[in-house]
Amino acid sequence: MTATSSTSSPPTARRRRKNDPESVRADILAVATREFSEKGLSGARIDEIAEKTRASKRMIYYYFRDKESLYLHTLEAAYQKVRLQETELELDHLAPLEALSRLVRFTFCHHAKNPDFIRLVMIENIHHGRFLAQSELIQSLNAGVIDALADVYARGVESGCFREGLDPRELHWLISALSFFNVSNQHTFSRIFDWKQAAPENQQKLEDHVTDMVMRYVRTDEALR
Amino acid sequence: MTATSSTSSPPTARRRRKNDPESVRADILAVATREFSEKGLSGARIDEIAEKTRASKRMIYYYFRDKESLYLHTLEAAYQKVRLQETELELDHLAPLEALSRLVRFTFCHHAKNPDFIRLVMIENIHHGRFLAQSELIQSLNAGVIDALADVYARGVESGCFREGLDPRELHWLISALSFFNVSNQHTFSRIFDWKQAAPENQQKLEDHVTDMVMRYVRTDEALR
DNA sequence: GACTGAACGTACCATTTCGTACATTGTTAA
DNA sequence: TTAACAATGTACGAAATGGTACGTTCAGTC
Repeated sequence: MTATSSTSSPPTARRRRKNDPESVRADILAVATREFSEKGLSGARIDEIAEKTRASKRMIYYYFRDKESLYLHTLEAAYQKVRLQETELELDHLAPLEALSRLVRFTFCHHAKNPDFIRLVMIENIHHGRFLAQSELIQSLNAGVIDALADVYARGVESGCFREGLDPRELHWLISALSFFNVSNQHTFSRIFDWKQAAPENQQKLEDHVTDMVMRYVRTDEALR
Repeated sequence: MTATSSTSSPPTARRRRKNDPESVRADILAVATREFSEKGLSGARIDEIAEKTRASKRMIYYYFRDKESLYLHTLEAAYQKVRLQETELELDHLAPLEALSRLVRFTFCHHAKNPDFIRLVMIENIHHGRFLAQSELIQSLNAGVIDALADVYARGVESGCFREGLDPRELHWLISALSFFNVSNQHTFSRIFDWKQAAPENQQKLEDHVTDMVMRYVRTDEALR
């Protein structure tokens, strides 16, 4: 999350000391992430977070002022972590069809591997995005996502394999929807339709469906081969 | 929600009476639906539900035992209401292409018009579908949805306008994903990408995208006209 | 070595919140 | 009419919960 890793690792630069505030802060944030993503803002308990932390309740208020502020920091940290992972993806050297297909698969898998993040976003939506609205940080983080997709799409249109007239933002919406739902509604969907959605073979099926669906939507008929 | 309508309407059959338990029950359920869908299971307050009801807190416990049981009844009532609305849709007399397109548009609009239901499902997923699992009622309600889609799909395959090999359940998953996300993530998506997703013209765009996307995915190339 | 501010522990307080005890009124069947 | 039971109002209890007062220890500075 921050500079020093999770446990009481040796302080980066200066001489060692017993107090390790950065590590304490990071530890609180890690525990808070688990608790909030599991139980929501109102469901999570400060006392329980305190218990699961190496620190005490006093420290939570010392570093994060109050419960809502802690929640906001949790949300910001989650977005930061996720957007950081997304920069790993390098699409520039790939042909448009390959690049888009890869982008979709990456998004799908990425969401699947980060249920905590998805749940925090769900919870934030339950709160009408009220906390996200307070964060300039998160707003600024997300421009890049659309840019990468816009670039791939523009290249595809130019080379004739993607059809014209699509808005990258709306395209991103479609990809997000399919990838997000896979995590967000896994429990109800599995239970209602008696279908082990989380099973690897079904996850693979869904990933293929989603990718295929997006590709069919974007590419021209000529590109159908 | 139940037989008698919301306010103190005349009791259906027998002679009139001052006590109107069915109406009280329905009123509590209606208020609870608003409160739970707005604030979640842990966020909703029994005292607040009681205040907003014509009845008192005592009545809530009289009819619904405890908070979790009230929540479960709320969830069940929501599913019942929604599945009831869905039966309005009559697809049998339509050609497969028309029927599927109509089904998708209906699902999209239906979700958009029932945000309370969507939010309850989100909340239930936050709880890992733990309450839904307790309800035999909800399980039984949902078979029909897949059946209707399976029928349309089978007719489409037979008439050559739909390609073979798709699973109706997975198809339903894709349609649900796109329709659900439109409501569930409206707040965060709008805020992050500075896009008024709820605006009528954008809702229309998304409905068209979603419908078009599903149709392109299902139909054969020959059906492209 | 004394001083200062940051980092931290313990105990506690005020409210909130779920749930219930108890008393009362309405309704129906005999 | 009245016994019996369903429906409802009022007041309260006990635990949980967010937040704080107050005191102590650590680490760098003069």
